[in-house]
Amino acid sequence: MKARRDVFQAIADPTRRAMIGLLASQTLTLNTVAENFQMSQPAVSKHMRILAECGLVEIVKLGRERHCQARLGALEEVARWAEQYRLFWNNRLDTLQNLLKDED
Amino acid sequence: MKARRDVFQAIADPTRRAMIGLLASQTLTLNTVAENFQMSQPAVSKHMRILAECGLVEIVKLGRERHCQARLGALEEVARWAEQYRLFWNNRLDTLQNLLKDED
DNA sequence: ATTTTACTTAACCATTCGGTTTTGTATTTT
DNA sequence: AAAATACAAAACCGAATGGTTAAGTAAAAT
Repeated sequence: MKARRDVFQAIADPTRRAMIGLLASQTLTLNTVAENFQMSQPAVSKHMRILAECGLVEIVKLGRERHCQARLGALEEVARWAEQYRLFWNNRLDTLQNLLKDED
Repeated sequence: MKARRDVFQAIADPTRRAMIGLLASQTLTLNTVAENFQMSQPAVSKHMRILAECGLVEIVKLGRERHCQARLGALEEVARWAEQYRLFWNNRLDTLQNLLKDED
């Protein structure tokens, strides 16, 4: 098993982002998740494993079923990273606008 | 050229995230950027092109130099996506805590 | 005019990725 | 006990990724 997956890499794939969307509001079995995508069950299984490896999903074994539940706290790292630069960027734009306004 | 790069995929690579960090506060030439990474200049060039292709960086040709300036507005898509689920998740946790509190 | 600089392009390479099909294995259902 | 279900594991595949070196090109410095 790969030590510790990177959440940024995990969400790079659109299929995995869709899976997060699906699981955000409800816990689903692997099979049910698979029904929502037009790919084989092993493919879905692999994606889910990647999401689990970076803590975005917890897979709970119940009998022969795997119940997948979102653990979206791991998205905080992404949210903070992106927000940090977005704010920084907006401030720069504001400063620029003020400079232009002062020139009048 | 690849039609329209995905910003999620662009920031999946740690090197590219570091480049964004570098360029956030200052415009730098490709060469200067390259000095900050222990990889060949063509490698840096490739990374920068990917960042440019998804709008995170603008490359301005000045003579023989390429001036790279961040355009971090493109991060808004990421920030909103992550923030949306992070908030959703926090609300769920709050609701859970309230339920537990009500049980006392 | 020549050389140096700052790059791009091209060719190549190993590894990873995202998918497949096939096979195996518990767990339920019948 | 037998069959069906819900998955995992393995083997495989083509394409993309992230890197390299080598060669080419345009601009600047000498």
